[in-house]
Amino acid sequence: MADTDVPRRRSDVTRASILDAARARFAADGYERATVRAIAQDAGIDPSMVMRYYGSKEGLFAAVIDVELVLPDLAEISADDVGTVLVGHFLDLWEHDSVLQTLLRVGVTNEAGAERMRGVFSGQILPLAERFVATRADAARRAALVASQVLGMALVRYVLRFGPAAQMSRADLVAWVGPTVQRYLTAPEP
Amino acid sequence: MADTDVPRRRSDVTRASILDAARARFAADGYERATVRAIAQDAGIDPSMVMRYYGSKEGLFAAVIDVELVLPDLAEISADDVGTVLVGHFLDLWEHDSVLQTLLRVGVTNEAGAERMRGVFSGQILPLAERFVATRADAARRAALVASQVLGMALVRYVLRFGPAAQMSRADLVAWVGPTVQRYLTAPEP
DNA sequence: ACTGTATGCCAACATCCGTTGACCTCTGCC
DNA sequence: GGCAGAGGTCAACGGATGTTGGCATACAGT
Repeated sequence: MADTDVPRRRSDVTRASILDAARARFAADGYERATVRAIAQDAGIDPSMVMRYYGSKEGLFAAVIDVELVLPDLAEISADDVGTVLVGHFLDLWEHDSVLQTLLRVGVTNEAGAERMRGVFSGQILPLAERFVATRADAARRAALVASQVLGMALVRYVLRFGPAAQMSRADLVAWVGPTVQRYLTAPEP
Repeated sequence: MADTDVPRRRSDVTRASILDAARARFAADGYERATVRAIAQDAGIDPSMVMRYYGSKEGLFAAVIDVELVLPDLAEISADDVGTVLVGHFLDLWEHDSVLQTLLRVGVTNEAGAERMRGVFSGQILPLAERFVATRADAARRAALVASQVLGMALVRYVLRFGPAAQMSRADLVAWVGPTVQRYLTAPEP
């Protein structure tokens, strides 16, 4: 087997360190307050390098949010505990990958971020809901409800940092929120 | 009855128009992108007036979020339908008052906004939860869960504008989300 | 070894931001 | 009628931001 034959540029490590710094800054500060200069300083290079490699601040942001964001092996979840499994997976994802945090922080004031968030919704949660209900319209509603609960949880726990929400144990969270998601996906329409 | 005896300054209408414009801008754009200059232009006055009357951009923002935000007559809700009533009231509040939209858009990247949001949580949702459960710690958890669902709904419906979430009817929303809030407030601990 | 090119830094630009102070104008009071 | 003060405009400042072009250096291919 040959190694990947993408051109190994000498600047790859620089590009990567810029991207890493940008990920962290966008996730922590949102789009406006994450400045190109601060990102460059974090990456240990000159701001002009950001422009050379990513064209503009917008281009850099596009590169940051252009990652595969896939919930693991949804196909094999049994219909009986899809709620708790999904909540657990989502907590993992949130705590180990900054891209969701970035999208939430940015999507609230930036249309590109919101659009990407809608893409994640359509690509991940919607197909899941369609496996449990008959009509497409019903699935869309249920997926929206799941998204509302799951993103709301992330909002109060990780972004707004409401004390009680941040302190709840993972087990408590799964036990409380899991059944909600379960109901949104599998209960008959009210 | 005497009229209110607050000093009737000649500048009151200007002050009010600044505040109105600021409300709209902060709600639509968040803190960073809502510029003093744009607010002043909307209000039809010079940017320096904003500084004269509110001291600074931060002071203006503080004035915008310094409003009584009270969920109506919570004391008289029967324990059986607190969920649906609460969701209904919240939908009203969100659609007729921009301050919640402002707090959500700003609180995600601005600490003062987040702090105010936590204040609303502590002042409104927490006391409600304490009427339904015995211990303070349990009430805090349940209030956090309610906040997560209610703010999450607002997030996907009004801010991120997920299609299905934005198109759901008010009745559907209450029928789906009401029972969730009801369970968070009144169900036994899992 | 030479040379073209990629990599990186530096200095600067244009623009926007919040904020300030000088100046004018209108109003209400003695 | 004159005057003090409030209401309002204007131009400018200092700083930060995204972005650009020029220049030095280190590498890779011949």
